[in-house]
Amino acid sequence: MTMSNTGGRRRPPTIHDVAREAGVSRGTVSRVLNGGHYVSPSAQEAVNAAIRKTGYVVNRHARSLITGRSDSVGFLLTEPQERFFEDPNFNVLLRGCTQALAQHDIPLLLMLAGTEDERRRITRYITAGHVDGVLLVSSHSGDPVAQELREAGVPLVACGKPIGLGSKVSYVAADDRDGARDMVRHLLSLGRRRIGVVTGPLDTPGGVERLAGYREVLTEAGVEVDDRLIVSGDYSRASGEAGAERLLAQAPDMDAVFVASDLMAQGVLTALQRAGRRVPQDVAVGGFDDSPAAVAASPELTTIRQPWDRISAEMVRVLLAQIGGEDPAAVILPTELVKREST
Amino acid sequence: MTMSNTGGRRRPPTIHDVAREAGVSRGTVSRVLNGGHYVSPSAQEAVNAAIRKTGYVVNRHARSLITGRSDSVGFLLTEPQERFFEDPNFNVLLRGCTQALAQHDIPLLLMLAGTEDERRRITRYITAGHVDGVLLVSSHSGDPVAQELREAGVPLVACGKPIGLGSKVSYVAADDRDGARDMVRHLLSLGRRRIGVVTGPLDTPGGVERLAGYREVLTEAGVEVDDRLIVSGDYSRASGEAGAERLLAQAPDMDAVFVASDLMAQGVLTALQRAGRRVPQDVAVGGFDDSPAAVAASPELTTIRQPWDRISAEMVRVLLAQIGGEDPAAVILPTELVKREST
DNA sequence: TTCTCTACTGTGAACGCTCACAGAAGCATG
DNA sequence: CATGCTTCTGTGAGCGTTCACAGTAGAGAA
Repeated sequence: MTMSNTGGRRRPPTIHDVAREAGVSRGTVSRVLNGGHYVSPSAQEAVNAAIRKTGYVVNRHARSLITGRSDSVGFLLTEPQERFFEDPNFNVLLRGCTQALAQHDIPLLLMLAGTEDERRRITRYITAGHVDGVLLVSSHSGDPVAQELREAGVPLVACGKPIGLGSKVSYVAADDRDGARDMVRHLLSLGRRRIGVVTGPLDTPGGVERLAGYREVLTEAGVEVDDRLIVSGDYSRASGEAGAERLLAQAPDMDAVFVASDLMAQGVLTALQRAGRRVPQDVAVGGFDDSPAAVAASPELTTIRQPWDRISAEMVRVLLAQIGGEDPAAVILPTELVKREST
Repeated sequence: MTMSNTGGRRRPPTIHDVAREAGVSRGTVSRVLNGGHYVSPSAQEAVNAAIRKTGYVVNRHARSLITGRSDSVGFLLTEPQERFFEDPNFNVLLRGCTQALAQHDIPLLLMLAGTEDERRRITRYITAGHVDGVLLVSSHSGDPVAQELREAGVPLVACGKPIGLGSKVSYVAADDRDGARDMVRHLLSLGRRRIGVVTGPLDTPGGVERLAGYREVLTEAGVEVDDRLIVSGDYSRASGEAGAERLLAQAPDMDAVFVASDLMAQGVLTALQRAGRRVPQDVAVGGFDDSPAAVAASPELTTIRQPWDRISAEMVRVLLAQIGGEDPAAVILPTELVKREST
């Protein structure tokens, strides 16, 4: 019972093979591999040729064993509901991070910690040093995992501002408040004065900040902030529909509504149309996210674009910097108003 | 300039620490870690206690270095267009695989190989043994990567049947043909006889098989297969819309249409409604996938559910079996007809 | 010449683990 | 009592790297 050659896989060349081929020592090959300082041009070239010839690829396990680094990072999703997976933004984020890391030749480990059990297992895995850092994605923000990892000294970057974690943890976020301000200002500029809002969950930064932006702009413009015009949802389509119905009941004179996500805005459109209100003539509707849902809706949604591609790139940049020894940092990125048919 | 304790991260306990704590040797601890054979109950217990006490987690790099396995698998997406990322099924697949692997304590490495460059880099990475196997997801199927990896002896499981790779490569797929048969039979049972079809791309197994199922059932039922009732699309919404228009022009008496994806079916609905046909009264519409698009459509789509959760679970099962030395295998999973409003 | 400095190269010792092997202990068998 | 077998345990070697250190050679300065 030999397992010599299962499937034709043979032992890959080692640094030793390269050294022999190039006529130098292991040390010199290693130096070439790690930046090429203190290596003569001739040796440099001989080693590179030998690497090409042998098809050598460094054994990361051996390297990691001695360096203590793993040269990989985790993408951690701590979400009881797997809602994030249905969120199109999640895809962009995941893809963006993978690509940004690939440029540094760093693999991304996808980690899902839905249950308490998984959370424990993954925390152990991470704190044991199997990844150099963690990109954290969680919507609800009193996340114990973030706290634990931070205390264990694991480099960490969150997507969106984590509430109640102090300033010790890095994060990258879109400027929710400013985006909301843009949208509400836009609605005001259209002459609307009875502007409703369907917020996100108020235990998330997005929920809180977008509502704050709404309030600020109305106050600045001298428009009354009417509690009957404020309801909150949970980012789901159904909650948008329910929210709009409540708004219509509480404030029938509403002439615009700012909805804190495109998905909820779709629900709002449905409710408005059922109530016989025309969009945008009777009620203007503004969404948030610029997700595919925004163009799938009819009429197409005016919305706030979150710079997801830049968010992922920045998350990776900040994380790598932190792994490199820099201090935690917060990055806030600007949003953009995208005008379509619904306003 | 010491780097003793950056961020509070200290050197994790080794197998040696556990051995000392338990009063046994490294070897015994190792045996406990790897199944516990040839270990006395008392030693077993002492070691487990020591592991709990020290918080020991095995250093996978050290283990991998000697075993030659990496105890991780890659999830490889070879897609020039990043279309898959927009596909809701992709999420389910990715999540399912991650979770199924997590049960075996195996991390998933997400790999994107969009460009030729990335493809080369990743092939090198994989063939160097940095993952034990690969879950391959690519829609168009003459994929050179699959061929290369297979030749290098890397365990591999594809999602969907790869065309033209011989029987050497494992795959897991839904029974496209049978699903199509179910749908067409369903349409026949409603009394429809002029049943159109919008196929997927005919260089994909899904495209080919679903059309074959359509043909078979009509032939078996003694209903004429009319070429004017057959058009093909590319799974996009727009192509569904265009397809329906062609069908209406070529066969105005069409009373049903089987569409090879829900997204295309959405387009079909749009075109039908524009043409003044009522769904399902004038024309019944059947989709495929049971994606979120199916319930988002109005009327909600009757469709064929692909068992994505089982597909991912089976992919992982087959891959692990193959890593364990078993031969490649093909798994075909049954689909399910989901009746909604559109038929 | 001799010393020092710089640029480069080779070598042994880890890193933390598994594996093969040697041995010990217990028990039944010859 | 020796022998074999089974169950269990400890030990040394080695996986493929990097790192620290000890050289070597050549150039410039004393």
